Amino acid sequence: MKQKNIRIKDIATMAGVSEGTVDRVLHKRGKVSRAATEKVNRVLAQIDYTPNLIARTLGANRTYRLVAVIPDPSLDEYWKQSFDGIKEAEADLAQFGITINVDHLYYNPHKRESFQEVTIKAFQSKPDGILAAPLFYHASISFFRVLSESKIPYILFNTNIEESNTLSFIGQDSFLSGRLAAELVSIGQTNESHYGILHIYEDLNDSVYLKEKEQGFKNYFAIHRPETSRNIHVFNLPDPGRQEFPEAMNQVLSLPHLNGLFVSTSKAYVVAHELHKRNLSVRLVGYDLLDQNINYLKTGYIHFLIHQNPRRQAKTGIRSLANYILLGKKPPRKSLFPLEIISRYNIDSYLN
Amino acid sequence: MKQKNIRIKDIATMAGVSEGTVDRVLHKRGKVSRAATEKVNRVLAQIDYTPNLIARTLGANRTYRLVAVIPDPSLDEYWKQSFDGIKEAEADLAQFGITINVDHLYYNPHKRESFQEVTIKAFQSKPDGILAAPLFYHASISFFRVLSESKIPYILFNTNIEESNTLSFIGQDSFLSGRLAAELVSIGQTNESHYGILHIYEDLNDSVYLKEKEQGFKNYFAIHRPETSRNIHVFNLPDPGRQEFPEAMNQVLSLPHLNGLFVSTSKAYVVAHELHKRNLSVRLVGYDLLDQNINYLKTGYIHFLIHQNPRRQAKTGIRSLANYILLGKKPPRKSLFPLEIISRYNIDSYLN
DNA sequence: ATGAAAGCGCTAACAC
DNA sequence: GTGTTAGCGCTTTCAT
Repeated sequence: MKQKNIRIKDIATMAGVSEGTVDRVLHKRGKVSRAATEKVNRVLAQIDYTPNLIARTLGANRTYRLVAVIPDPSLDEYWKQSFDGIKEAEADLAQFGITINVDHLYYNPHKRESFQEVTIKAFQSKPDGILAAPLFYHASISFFRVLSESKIPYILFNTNIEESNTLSFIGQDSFLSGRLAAELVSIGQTNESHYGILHIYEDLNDSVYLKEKEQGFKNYFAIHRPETSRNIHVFNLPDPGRQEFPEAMNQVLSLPHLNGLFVSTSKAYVVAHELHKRNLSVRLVGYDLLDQNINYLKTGYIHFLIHQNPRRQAKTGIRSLANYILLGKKPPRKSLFPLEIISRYNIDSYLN
Repeated sequence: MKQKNIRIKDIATMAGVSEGTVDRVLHKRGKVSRAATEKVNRVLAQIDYTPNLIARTLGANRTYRLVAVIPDPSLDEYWKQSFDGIKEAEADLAQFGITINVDHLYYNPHKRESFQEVTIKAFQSKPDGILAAPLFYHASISFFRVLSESKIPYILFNTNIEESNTLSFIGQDSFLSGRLAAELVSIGQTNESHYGILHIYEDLNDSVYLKEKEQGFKNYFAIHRPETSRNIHVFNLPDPGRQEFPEAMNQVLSLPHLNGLFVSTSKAYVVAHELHKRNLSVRLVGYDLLDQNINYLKTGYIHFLIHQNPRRQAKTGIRSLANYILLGKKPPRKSLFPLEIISRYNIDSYLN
C-alpha cells in the first residue's frame, strides 16, 4: 500500500552502482564515467526521487551563509518590515544550518555610494547566496554581473532589475500598481478633476519602478478617461526634512481643481500632514502600512494605501534562496504579489 | 569561536550516565532511578540544551498521519481552494514524515448527517492530529469533546467554535467582515438607501458566523448611519438550484430604494446573475474569488469581494498542526486573517 | 533501571 | 572512477 520513499541506496541497487556514485551524479560532482552516469540517470528518469532534506542536512553537517542587502531598517519603517521578514525566515531555517548576515550590510537608501560599498562588502564575504533590494539601478548592474560570474545565486525583491540574471524577482507589478492608484484616486470624481503624481525625495534616474508606476497611472487615464489625461501633473519633491518642502507643496496644492494626489512611495504621510495643516480635502493615495500612514488613514487624510507587504516579500525571498541552495529548486523568475487595497475599513484586520 | 552545540552524548558524559538514560529523562519515558534522574537534571540545569530537531525526526523515523475534515471540494470551488492549500502544505511536510488524509473524509456542506458521519470516521482512524472546517455548530461540539478526551490535537479553520478546546482557530473576524461589507455596500450612497443581507441556502441555526456577519453589518449602520438602520432587510433564500429561487429574488429586488446587497456567503454570483437578467444596477458585495464571482466582478455586476483566502487558511492550519506535533510549538489561539478587498481594479494581481 | 548499539538517509573522506 | 564506510545527533531496541 504505502511504499517507502526511495533512498539513494535503492537507486544504487537499481542502477547497479554504489551509493557514492549515485550521490556524485545527483550533485554533479564529476568523477563519474559516462556509462555510470547514464545508468543512474536512466533510473532517475523512471522514478520520482525526492531527497530527504532532513538526512541531507544532518549528513552534510555544514552551514550555509546567506547575506541580505537592504536599506538600513532604523532609517525607515518600511525597511524595518522587510528586516522583520528576513528574521522570521531565519528562525525557520536555522534548523537547516542556514544563517543570514544582514546587520552590517545596511545601506542608506539615498546614497548611491553607500549602496556600492555594501554590495562590495557583501560580495567579498563570499556568501552562499544573496537577497537584495537594489534601489540603485545603475550601481546594481555591475554588482549582479559580478555575482553571476562568481556563480553566487541571488534573488531580488522590491525592485526588479530586468537586465540582471537573478534567480527570481519578488515584488509587485509597478505598472499595474500605478494603474490601480489612478483608479482609486479618481473613482467617483468628475472628468474636470486635476491630479498630481508626487515623487518624494527620490532620484528618478535610478528608480525605474517609480517611472513604471507613473506610466501605469497615466495609462489608466489615457484609456478610461482620455479627457482627463491632460490634467495629470508630475512633481518631483525634495527631502521632506528640508525647508524647501512646504513651499514646494504650496505649488502642488495651488493647482486649480486638484482632486487627487498619488504619492509614489511610502511617504504619503508627509503629504497628509500638509493637507492637515492647511485643512484641505484632497483624495490621497499612497503606499504601505507605516504607523504614520495608518494614522492618517484612520483620520481620513489618506484614503487608500496599497500594501506592498515588504515583510512577506523578504521572507519569500529568503525562503526561495534557501530552497534553491538546499534543494536545487528553481523559484519562478517572477513572483508578483497581490496589490492589497487598504482603507480605513479593513486596516484593523491587517494590524495583527 | 563558534562553540559546537551540546549533544545528548555530551550530557551523558557530564552526568556520568548513558545516552539512553539522558534520552529517557529528556522525554520522561520513565524507567530511570531517582539517582540517575537527578544527575541528569543537575547537568541540564547548568547548560542550555537545545535538541537537534533534524536529528530527532531522522532518528525517530516515524510518520504522523493528519486528517482534514472539509466539505467536498468537488461540490464547491471555495472548498476546492482549501483543498489545494492542504495539498500544498502536504508537499512541504512530506519530508518530515507527515501524511494527510483528506480524500475519504469529505462531507456535504448542506447535510449535517454527512458531517457527523465523517467526524466519526475521522476520529476512529486515530490520527495524530485533525484539521477541520466545522460548518455545523451543534454537531461539532460533541466531536471536539471526544477529541479533547482522546488527546488528539485539532485545529479549526474557516469557522470557529468558541466552546471547543482547539489548539488554534484560523480564519477571519466575521463581525468585522460584516462591518466592512456594510461600509463597502453603502459608501457614497445616500441615507435613504435600503439594503439587503442575503443568506443563501444556509441553515442559520448552525451557522454562527453568518449571524456574526449580519450583526457586524447592522452594527455599522447603527453607529455610522443610524437613520439608515431601519432600512436593513434580511433574507433567507433557498437553494439557488430550486425553482423558488428566482421568485424569492423577485421579492428582494422589488424593495423600493434598494441600493445595495450583501451576500453573506460566496454565492454572490447567483445574485449577480439575477441582476444581470433583470438588467438592474444594485451595489453588490460578496465573498471569495470563485470563477463566476470574478467574472461578475469584471463585468461590474459585483462591486466588491472580500477575499477569505481559504487556500492560505488551510495551509496555515496544517502547518500549525505539524509544528505542534513535530516541535511542540503551540500556535496562537486565534490567527485572524486580513479582510482583503477585491475590486475590478486589483483582481488581476490576485490571479497568479 | 541501564548501557550498548543498530539504525534513520545522506555526505564526504578514504581506499583501491 | 568507484565502492566502502564512518559519521551527523537522536531514537529505539535489546541485552543485561
